[in-house]
Amino acid sequence: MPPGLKDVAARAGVSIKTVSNVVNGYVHVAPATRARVQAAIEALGYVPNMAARQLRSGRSGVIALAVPELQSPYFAEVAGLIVQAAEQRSWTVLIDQTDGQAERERNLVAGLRRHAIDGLIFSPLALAGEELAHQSGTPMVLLGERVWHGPADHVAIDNTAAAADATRHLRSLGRRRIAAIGVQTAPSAVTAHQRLAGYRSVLAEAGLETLEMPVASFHRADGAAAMARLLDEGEPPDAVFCFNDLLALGALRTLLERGLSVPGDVAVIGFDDIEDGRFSTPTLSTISPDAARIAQLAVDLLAERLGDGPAAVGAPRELRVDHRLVVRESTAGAA
Amino acid sequence: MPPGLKDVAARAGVSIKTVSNVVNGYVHVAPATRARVQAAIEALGYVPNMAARQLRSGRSGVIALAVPELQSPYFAEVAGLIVQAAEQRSWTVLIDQTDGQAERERNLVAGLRRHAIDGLIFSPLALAGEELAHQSGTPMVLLGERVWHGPADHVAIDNTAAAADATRHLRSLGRRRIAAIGVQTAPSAVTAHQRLAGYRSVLAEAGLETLEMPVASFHRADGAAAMARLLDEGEPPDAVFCFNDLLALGALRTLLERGLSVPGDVAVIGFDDIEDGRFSTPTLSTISPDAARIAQLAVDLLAERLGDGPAAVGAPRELRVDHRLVVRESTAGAA
DNA sequence: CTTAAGTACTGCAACGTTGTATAGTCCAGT
DNA sequence: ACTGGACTATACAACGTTGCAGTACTTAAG
Repeated sequence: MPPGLKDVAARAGVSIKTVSNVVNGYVHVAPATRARVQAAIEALGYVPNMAARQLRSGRSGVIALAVPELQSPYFAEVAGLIVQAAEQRSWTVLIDQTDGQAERERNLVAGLRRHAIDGLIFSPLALAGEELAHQSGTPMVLLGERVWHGPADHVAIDNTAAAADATRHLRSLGRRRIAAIGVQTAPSAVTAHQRLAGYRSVLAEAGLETLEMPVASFHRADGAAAMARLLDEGEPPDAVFCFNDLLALGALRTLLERGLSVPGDVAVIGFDDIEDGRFSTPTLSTISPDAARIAQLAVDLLAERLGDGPAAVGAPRELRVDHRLVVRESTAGAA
Repeated sequence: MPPGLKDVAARAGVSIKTVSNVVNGYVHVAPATRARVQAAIEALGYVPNMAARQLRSGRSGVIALAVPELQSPYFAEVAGLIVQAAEQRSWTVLIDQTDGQAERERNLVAGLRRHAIDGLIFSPLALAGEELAHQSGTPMVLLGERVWHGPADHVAIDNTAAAADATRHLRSLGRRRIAAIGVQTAPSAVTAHQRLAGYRSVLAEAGLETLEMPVASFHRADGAAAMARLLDEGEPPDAVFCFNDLLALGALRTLLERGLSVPGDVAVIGFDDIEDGRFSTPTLSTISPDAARIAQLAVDLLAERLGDGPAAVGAPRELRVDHRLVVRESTAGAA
């Protein structure tokens, strides 16, 4: 029903291939012919059929972005930025939600969509290490974790150093009983492990006890529940490092609900710098990863792999992105 | 490079079509043959080429969801729910961010992606009324607004009634100086107009003055700025109805920053019931649209249009989805 | 005047898949 | 033994596009 090259060709009185040439900007087309073809295209409202193009070229112009969940503001932000970065290359982004399910993540790495996408930007949650190595031929860029030196490109901040920065900041306020909310034992929870390592290193250095609260996932409710446990069991902390901002906002809620003052009684710092934390009361201190740069680098890396240049086949690259400590009200006061 | 039916056929010693039949679950294939083909498929890691399928069938199995921005929690939530609903029909969802730019929205409605997608679920921001009528042949379901009785299906809550509910709730607390934050004058800002109408109707009924604050967009910063203006100019309100939760959270921030008590001095209610509002301090009263149902209905409606049934060609349908008032701390106390 | 190079355009094949048409085999019911 | 039907499998064409090869004409160079 929609017009194809054939219809345009008939209307303009030229061959199909000439229309194709016009559409693709081939140089050797007489201006008069070009104009006639253009007119026919406009008149019929011709739009190239991507399926046919892809069938011929093997390229779809679509890349997939796989994230655990869009509801999480950090991933929503990264997704938005990646869509923008991909747009510059006129790529379309297909967003896959894994919900952190290992099965889904495995499918993606195994190339479930191999024919539909040219490349994959993947923020793994349930998979780690060697499981990410089962490559499918589709270029893949990993996001967020430093992975065992695997076969894939990889963009991340230095989680451990950033966590250490956050913890050190709490120390610098004179706090001595510093808790961590966000511990996870699953071997695939690389983010949690790395941030925990940073936290531990600073406390060890200062000769302080650690106070580690596990969570099932990284949502507000988990942070609120963990904080409640922390307050119910034994001596309360005077500072909390939450492994992401959602946990921190949950913890904040519990603290305020119980009439504690933040940062007066307890200082709170998060991780990710989501917008919520800039408008909460108190506003939330946090580690701010350079999300725009992460998105840009991920797309650039994929572009290199997809290009015809020499970089298309080089060894996997690991790119480090900067982070910075953002001090806001939740840690601004004295003890 | 990846194997096709041809390769599987060669390995299994059958015709291409037989492999196709096995893949598509055609009944009349001998068990032995089927097994042999299956084995070959496993061995080669065959995956159907979607481009070729689409080229044959005209169907891509992909629907597009166009929203203003993923960063907004409400849209992120709806997007997540639509992805889930689409999954039940094994559809893939392509998410388009319009950033509220009219040009992009026009392109979508005009069928920019016509060959890549089977249908479109569209939450318009810059376009309204007749501009949405330029249909492209791709089935479209509109989200969120009651649109001029256009040619497209449409799922929405009753914005005006919901806004009236919110305003009436503030009235029921005995508040008399009730402001509205979120007014927009652009003719395409249908949401803002409808919510304003609901607000006005209740105040008119009660014989109270309206106090209307315009905003550029519906983000936290806009809410914070509008609230600041409200407090700086003349007599402050004792209640505020914000046209979405982000505005409300911004307003909340400004109020608390200035030492006002919520709801003591000023009661605040929002709209959308995003998760943030359940963990803010105070927690945020709001209008909760049944987002899961919106998502489900939108996908179902699209499925009907795409199916072969009689509903595929009927007149456009307008579906109303329920909403409810959720009272939380930000309006819970007495004046 | 011939040759070579460049320009303008066309035809054919192929990408991987599936619908239609077809052909052979086997069995049950006449 | 003969017909009709169900079962199993195959060949061919077509979806819309583009790479490649090729034709015909024009111009510049030798």
